[in-house]
Amino acid sequence: MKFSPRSEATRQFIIETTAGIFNKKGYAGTSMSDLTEATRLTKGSIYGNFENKEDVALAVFDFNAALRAKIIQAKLDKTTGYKNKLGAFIDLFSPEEIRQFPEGGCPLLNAGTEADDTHEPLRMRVAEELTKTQQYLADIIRNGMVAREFNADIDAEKMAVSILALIQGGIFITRTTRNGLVLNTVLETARQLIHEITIKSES
Amino acid sequence: MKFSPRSEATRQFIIETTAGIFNKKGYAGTSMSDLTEATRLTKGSIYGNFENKEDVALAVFDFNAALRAKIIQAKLDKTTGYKNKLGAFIDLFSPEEIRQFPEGGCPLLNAGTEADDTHEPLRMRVAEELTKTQQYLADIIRNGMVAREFNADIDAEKMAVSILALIQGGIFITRTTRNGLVLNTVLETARQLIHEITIKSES
DNA sequence: GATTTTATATACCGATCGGTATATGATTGG
DNA sequence: CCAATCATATACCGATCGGTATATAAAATC
Repeated sequence: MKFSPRSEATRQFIIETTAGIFNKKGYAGTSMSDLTEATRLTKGSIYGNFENKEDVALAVFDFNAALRAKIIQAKLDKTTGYKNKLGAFIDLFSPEEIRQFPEGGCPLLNAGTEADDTHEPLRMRVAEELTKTQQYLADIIRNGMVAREFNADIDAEKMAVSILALIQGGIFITRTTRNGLVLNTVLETARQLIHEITIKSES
Repeated sequence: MKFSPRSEATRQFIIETTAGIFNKKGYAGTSMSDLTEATRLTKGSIYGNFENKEDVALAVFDFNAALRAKIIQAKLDKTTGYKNKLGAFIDLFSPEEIRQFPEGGCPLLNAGTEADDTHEPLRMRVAEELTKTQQYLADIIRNGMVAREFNADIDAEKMAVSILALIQGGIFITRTTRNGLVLNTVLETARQLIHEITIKSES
């Protein structure tokens, strides 16, 4: 007996209005009554549009991850030059711009740390998003090497994963210490890392 | 009416045998029956030694955090030279050495990401541990500057928090992607960061 | 060895958990 | 306007949640 949601619109409504809850309280920490309360719907309605709690959580993660990806994509698409693209990526996590992202902090960090020992399907989705971001950054770096913006002898993968780790670690420390300066500092280090691999323009 | 544990030994036993559970499943994801099952004790016994579930969780975090701090302290104490100390710190998170740490990954990362929006007392304890580690690294760097191992014009705090962020981010990505290479790569970047601020020895 | 003290086990509490069967109301097609 | 369809609300399920009062056993004291 295959499940099919009653109303795609309601399903979407539930996802959007509970996205922040799951991201803040986590999968185990979020109850069905949290969802009925936030949506002002009843359990009957929610279970008419989702198989179970896990189904909601996975859909919500996909929503949060897609939102995050869209924000990144949108900004980098309108930025020209590969060094500029990396810089624009880093700036996205500055105090001013980070507000665009889903409330509760990076959904990858939140879902990943909870799921890594408790929920394999969710863990795999987070892993995919992390790998995609890493590849995305590595491609920019490789393109920058071809365009003679970056030194040809650097390891694009290493650079990409280091920038990603710096930022994720910075978000984590900033959020749990409530010290916004940390993120600024870490982003500066990331910029410096990029600066070191750029070829000085012969003007 | 103040609470006092029946048996300090049993209390310690409960903490030690449930330390891995809380670190893996989180506070919300761990139930009292998880604890009775793991310890083979009954609820009566556990509630005779702890006020409530929160009390157990906080004690367990303190235990995990102290264990982590002890491992770091022990290794760095027997390492001479400030550049060597930073190198030794980084090596602690290599695949071979990271096994010493509590199972389930870094307790600071796990507890911090869960608590930052859900549990203020726990969040504050994690924040303290993070800040202490940061200060600890910054002190090493400052001492290294005095000892002419590191350039005098660098920002010790910035360096310290960047190394910490790199490692925490690396642990996160490694654990959720299950890709051990990531951590190696990130540690290499951290070593490179340190190398860049060291004064070339005039031999 | 009896008694008191200390610590663990048993049995149970109301509340909430995730989930479901069914009733009710809204919408649409004839 | 009626009937069928679609979607939400109501009412309820057994299981488990965190927590407690009390009985039982073990250890220490006299």
